[in-house]
Amino acid sequence: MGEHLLRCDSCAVRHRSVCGALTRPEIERLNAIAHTKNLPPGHIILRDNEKPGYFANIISGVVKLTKSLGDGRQQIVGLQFASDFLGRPFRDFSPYHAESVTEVQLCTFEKTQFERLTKDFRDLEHRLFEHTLDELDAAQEWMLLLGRKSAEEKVASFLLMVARRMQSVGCKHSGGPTRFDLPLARAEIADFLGLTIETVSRQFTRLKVDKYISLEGSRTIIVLDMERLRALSERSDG
Amino acid sequence: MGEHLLRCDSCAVRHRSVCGALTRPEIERLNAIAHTKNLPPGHIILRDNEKPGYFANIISGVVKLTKSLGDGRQQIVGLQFASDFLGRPFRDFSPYHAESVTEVQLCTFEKTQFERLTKDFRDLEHRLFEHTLDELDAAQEWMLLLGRKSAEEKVASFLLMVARRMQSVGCKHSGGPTRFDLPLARAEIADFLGLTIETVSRQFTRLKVDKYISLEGSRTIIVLDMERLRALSERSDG
DNA sequence: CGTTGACTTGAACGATATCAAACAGGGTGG
DNA sequence: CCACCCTGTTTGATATCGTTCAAGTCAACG
Repeated sequence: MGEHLLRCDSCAVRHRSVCGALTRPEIERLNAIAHTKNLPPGHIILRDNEKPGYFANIISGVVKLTKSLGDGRQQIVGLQFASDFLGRPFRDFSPYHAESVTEVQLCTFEKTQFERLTKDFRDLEHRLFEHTLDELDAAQEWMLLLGRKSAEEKVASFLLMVARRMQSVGCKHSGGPTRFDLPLARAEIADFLGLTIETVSRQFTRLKVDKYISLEGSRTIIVLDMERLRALSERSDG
Repeated sequence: MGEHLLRCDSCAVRHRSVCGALTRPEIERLNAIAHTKNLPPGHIILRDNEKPGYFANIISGVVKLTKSLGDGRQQIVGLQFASDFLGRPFRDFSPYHAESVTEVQLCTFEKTQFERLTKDFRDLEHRLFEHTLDELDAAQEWMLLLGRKSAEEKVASFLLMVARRMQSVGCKHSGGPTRFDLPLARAEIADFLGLTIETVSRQFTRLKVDKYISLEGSRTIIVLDMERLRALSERSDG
């Protein structure tokens, strides 16, 4: 049984995603209900307070989760990268709005079919649980940032976080300068850090002037000294 | 089997806590490893980044979860009330500092014994999962507050949250004024809202002057119009 | 009573927001 | 190819909200 090759076998995030827990026969059943989907930037994946139609693994790209107040103020409450799981299992309504910020490739699972599988495969549910714990850790870390860090520390923390998550696999940033592209526009960074666009922009030029980073265009960041940036991200002096 | 009465049978939070999922034989095994513990206010339950010795259900009282920066700035990342579960399952190190803020009664379970039970009782793990999802919802809701709300909205939101969670069972606050005691001191409220003590204090007197609330001493709150306070908690105008 | 700790109030300051304008890059149509 | 616009970004001037620092109040307690 199951000698033939599955799409999953060549999946870039196979072992890092929630699928990593599954045995061969299990992955075959999951494979049977999976559909890949390609989305352009700005595509709405889930609407706040609506019933989601499907769950998904992110194969590539970046998705933002946002919440808003009645008057339009917005806050990004989560950023999801390749191998992250999208959607709240065991919840009927989405607690946030989810939207692609780059081109995104998803591996989707119809909601009720997927939920049946989580019942059958205990490891799958456990893996979802682990993922949720990671999300909770990230959220609480961000609460500390939002509540207690200065604008400069916020931006520094943001750059470190993105640097860490964008390289994910090829993480060889010991010592020398590290280059990467920001997936978010200034307005989105502001919504993530609880700041305004202008403040974010000013902090970038400040970091540039103080030789923490250098910029190519407005999206490409070169971190000149990761360790110095890390120090800045937690203390006003540094 | 299991005809005799267990401590769990008279437990005030029996059905609301993670134990609610368990069958009679299961609850007996859990009962066998449970120990109740009474703590005074200010008792440290878990230290950030240390191995926890036990998990616990909160039977009564309030526990705060905090994270801090190197220089002493602090942020409360979670408030736990009766029936909440304390401790991160499947994690070796505590991601936060946990401390009682009132007198607290806990029902504790030794870590490895409890983890064995979660393996045996699938519903128990599922229930823990559900609890974690609730915590995540709360955390993301709070991110919106920390990043985007004004001091006034923050304090109003805080009062609503406490009012909701303190009454828990007897929630009959339709219409008339609602009275309750704050479990937190001003300094702790400040750490929860990402503000300073002084700002919190000023907002309380503002709410008092504007007839949203009335105070008895500094800890007892009377919300004069719940609906008006709710409107205030989400919009600057109101 | 005097002391202590938690809370409130006041005045001045500063970080970030707000409002406004200039700038840069990329695409389009002439 | 250039003029134009569109959108995102940067920069500048000013305003505001919340912080900081400093007193002052109040209740509990020895």
